[in-house]
Amino acid sequence: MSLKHGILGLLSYCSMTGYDLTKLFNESLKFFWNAQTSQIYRELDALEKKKYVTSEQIIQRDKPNKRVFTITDIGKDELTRWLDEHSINDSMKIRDEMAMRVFFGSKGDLSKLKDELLEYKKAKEMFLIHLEKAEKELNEYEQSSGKEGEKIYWLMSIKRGYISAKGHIQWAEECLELLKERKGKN
Amino acid sequence: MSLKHGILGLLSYCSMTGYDLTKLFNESLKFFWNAQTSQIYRELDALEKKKYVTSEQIIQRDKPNKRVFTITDIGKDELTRWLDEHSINDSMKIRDEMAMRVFFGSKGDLSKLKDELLEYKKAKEMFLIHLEKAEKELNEYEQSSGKEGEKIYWLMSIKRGYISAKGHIQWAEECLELLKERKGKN
DNA sequence: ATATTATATTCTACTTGTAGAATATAATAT
DNA sequence: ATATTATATTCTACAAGTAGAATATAATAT
Repeated sequence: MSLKHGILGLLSYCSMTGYDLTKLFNESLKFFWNAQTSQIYRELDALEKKKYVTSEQIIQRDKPNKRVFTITDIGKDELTRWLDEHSINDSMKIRDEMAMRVFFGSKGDLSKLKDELLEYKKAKEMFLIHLEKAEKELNEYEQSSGKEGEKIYWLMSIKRGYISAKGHIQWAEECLELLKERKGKN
Repeated sequence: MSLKHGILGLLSYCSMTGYDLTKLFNESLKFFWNAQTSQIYRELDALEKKKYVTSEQIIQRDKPNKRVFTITDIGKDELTRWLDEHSINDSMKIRDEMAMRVFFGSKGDLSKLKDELLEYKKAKEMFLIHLEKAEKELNEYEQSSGKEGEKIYWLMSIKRGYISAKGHIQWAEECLELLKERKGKN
């Protein structure tokens, strides 16, 4: 649904190879979007077919050759269109596997569920730490590059990450509290 | 990833038709999972091929005929296996379109973004109201049916819905506050 | 020499989700 | 009579995600 626009968005900052795009993706969008390397390259091919990007092969002597992708005007229009003509319904679509898992908690093993909740909480705490690091790097990057205009938006998405993760941590704690008394199965 | 297990879970409560399953889905799992009717029927066919469910045709005179689906022992095993042998990585996979949209906010129209955030906030408030209704119905249902053992788990997923939605509302408010001074484009 | 790391892209096979139209039957409401 | 609603399922076509293996080149480290 949105990986396409994520890629267009990153390319709107500057032209780059699939390899660099993947790295940048993993330092930024990865916080709220999942994608395999292969998916990114495949999407780049699809975007090129649609004339949203162009690519240019660069011959290198010291490293393998590479293809540099550049967003076109049509691609920029598509990015803007996606931002401006969006339906709120799409943003409301949720797929929350963890919620489904606890919903059917009675069908599984109680102690395993407790373990999972604890692990989940720890994973979210790790996520928070990564996010804090990203926020610091963002501040440094923002000062050295000409991207001051982006900062407020990047901060908004980081803020969203914080609120979600903290909420999930709180939720896991409350669940563990609820399950504290329970022992054995179901 | 999980619709399959959502269907197995619902069928583990009792056998039913695709039609009733869809209705039940829309009153329960819909709060944290999205699925088209056609997807549910397709998944039911797939589950039958895998012997996770069986189906029996019921001839009706007053209504169209129907197929009643029943979970098998293999299906119950699969549900339990999914619950007990799960990787935390899968639960950490996020796809948060709204976060991506604000991330690239500079590429769109500022006033449209503000409108969207307001609309988003309202939609989440509506979601909260639906969730409260579902919680009340759950309490009534729980007393009339023999499903007291499920209640704690259902509450845990409802609680998760509350925390997420409230977090998102707070986030939207903070974003609107941040954008308050800004006028015009970018 | 050998192994590892970084760079850079491609490939295959499969699963899942999106979106909504189409098809039917029969009861109920106007 | 006619329209609407509830019941019940099927179909098509496409888009996107999952998962990881495979292929290459060249620098650097041991």
